[in-house]
Amino acid sequence: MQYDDKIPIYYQIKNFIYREIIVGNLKLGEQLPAVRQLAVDLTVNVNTIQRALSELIAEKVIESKRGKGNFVTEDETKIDDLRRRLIDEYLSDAYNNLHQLNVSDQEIIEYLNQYIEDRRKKKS
Amino acid sequence: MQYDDKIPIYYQIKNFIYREIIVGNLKLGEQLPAVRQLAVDLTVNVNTIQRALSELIAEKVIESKRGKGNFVTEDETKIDDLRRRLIDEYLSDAYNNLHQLNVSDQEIIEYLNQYIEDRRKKKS
DNA sequence: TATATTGTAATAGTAAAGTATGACACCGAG
DNA sequence: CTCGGTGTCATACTTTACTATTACAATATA
Repeated sequence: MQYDDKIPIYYQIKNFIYREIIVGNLKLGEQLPAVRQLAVDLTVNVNTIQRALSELIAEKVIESKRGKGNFVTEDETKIDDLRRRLIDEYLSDAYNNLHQLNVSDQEIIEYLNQYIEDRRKKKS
Repeated sequence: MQYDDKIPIYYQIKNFIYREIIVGNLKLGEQLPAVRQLAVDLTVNVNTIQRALSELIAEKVIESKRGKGNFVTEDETKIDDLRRRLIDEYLSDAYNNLHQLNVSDQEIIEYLNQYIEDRRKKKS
């Protein structure tokens, strides 16, 4: 995993775990890799993993069981809501950024369609 | 101006100045407010302004004239390219983020249309 | 020429993020 | 009960961003 040096690593890891859950690489109730293992996998310090996890635990997306491990919540609704929230966040970020450049609603849609089409052509 | 505490302030200011130019609040060749004034306006330290400006100067978006002031480049093409680059960046960020949540191309377009429509209704 | 205004630079201090390391607490299996 | 794996916590150190402050350099103008 490569990190954006403009955003705190712990925050990027938090979002990475969100994705893993939403995409299903981590199932509901499933145990996460041990923190020391995650630290190795994600090439950061255990404390940085802990920093990300502590926020996820506070949000009850992850449940921590001392001596056993960290587990994804069983609450499906919570994850569905999370997915919705992230999608909305990404959309509004893009919308706001583009609008601040004086790109109209109409143009935003056009540009996006064009972007996706260009991407298809390049077959990336 | 309010800052996102997840992103360096100097970087947000740099992007703010990009926008001011692209939107036309700062015309080609126009003189920027003095660095000390910018610091007051943007409620940060002069050094932070300088940090943002030094990058813009390195990119030749801003030209610095010691003793006179900082000026927007006269190079219209440069600004057009910049606008294009930012738009593309915002689109690809959104696209990548959404794709990573397993949202398909089709759904991305649908969600965006829905987002914009919802926004219109709320009349915000 | 003197003064105000502009950009530039250096120093020092604070805070947050990240690393390295070691210690402690809990749990389950042998 | 002991041991290995788990999460948790604390301390110390480094780096980056930011602030505060001071000083210096170039320009325009009165």
